[in-house]
Amino acid sequence: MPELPEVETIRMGLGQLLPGRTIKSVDVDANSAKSFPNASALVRKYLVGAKIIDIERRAKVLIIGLDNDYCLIIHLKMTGQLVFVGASAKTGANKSTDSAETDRWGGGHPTDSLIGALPDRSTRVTVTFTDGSHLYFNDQRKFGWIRLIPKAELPDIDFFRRVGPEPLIGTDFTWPYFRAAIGRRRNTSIKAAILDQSVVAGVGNIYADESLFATRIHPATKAGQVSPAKLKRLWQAIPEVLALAIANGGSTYKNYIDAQGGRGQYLMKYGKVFRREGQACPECGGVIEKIRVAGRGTHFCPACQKLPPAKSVSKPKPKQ
DNA sequence: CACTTGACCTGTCCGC
DNA sequence: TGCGGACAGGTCAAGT
Repeated sequence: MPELPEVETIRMGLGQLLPGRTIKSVDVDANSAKSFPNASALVRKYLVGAKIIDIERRAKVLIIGLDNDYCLIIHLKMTGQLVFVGASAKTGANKSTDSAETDRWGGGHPTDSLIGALPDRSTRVTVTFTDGSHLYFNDQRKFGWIRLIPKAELPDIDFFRRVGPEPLIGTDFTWPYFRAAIGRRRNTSIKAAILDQSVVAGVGNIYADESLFATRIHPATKAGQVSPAKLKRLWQAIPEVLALAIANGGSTYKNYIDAQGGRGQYLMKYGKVFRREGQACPECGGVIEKIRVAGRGTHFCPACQKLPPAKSVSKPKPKQ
């Protein structure tokens, strides 16, 4: 489940590994055609012989810039991985022997690999460079995708037209902006509102739950019922949580690994509620619960994060 | 337009 | 042990 911090971690890793390399070939798995639509025609025309210039990120999308004014755009969705393997490296050599429970929380050394030899059953696309190194796009559930487009057309892609401001880059994610964007969504839950990529780019299920815990807001609170003080605190907490996650290599729960197969440490070190249902709240000692909000599994502490009181006693309570 | 739900996929886990 | 179903969650299309 790569969210902004995981994608940014991959971006930084690939930024150290890919620029300067020239593509020799690109192979798409026969049963994974949707992972890279129209690849066969595009590869011959624009990819073979192209050199990688840089790696950028917008929201949860990676943009691999080529020296021919085209770029590869990649969305990992839930289970996508991008793993670089050098020409002489043996994958799987340092595959972790930690228990599954440790894997789950991103334990072990950050450079321990979570993967075996590549390509494997989940490999959808393999990029081979002229120096013999490889970039593997693995995606168990095939929701992720790779596309090739001219750089000039990037702003025209539907995803980029819709997506909201970056919370960590630039000056668009201001308090007045956030207050207005949430205000437009006052009748939905605050969690649904911050998961909405047009409100803020890059927040997914993990960081939504952690940001709402950090601000003591019940995830099911109607967006319009969050007090201005708490909303402002949430506006501050989102970039703080995301930045701390980036500093810790993102979060590994199940599938996420970085560009060299390493895990993220954030959830184990700093995670408070996500996937900790039944455990004690680190702040108050109460029991963390899991409910369903905005169609997602949602984790929170019922003692720390209370719904605001109902407006009227004569109105029936909202159904749980 | 705001908002919700289902579809896209596959691997895993849980209950019978 | 096998088997069916629920679940995981990012985004878009289609629904209310």
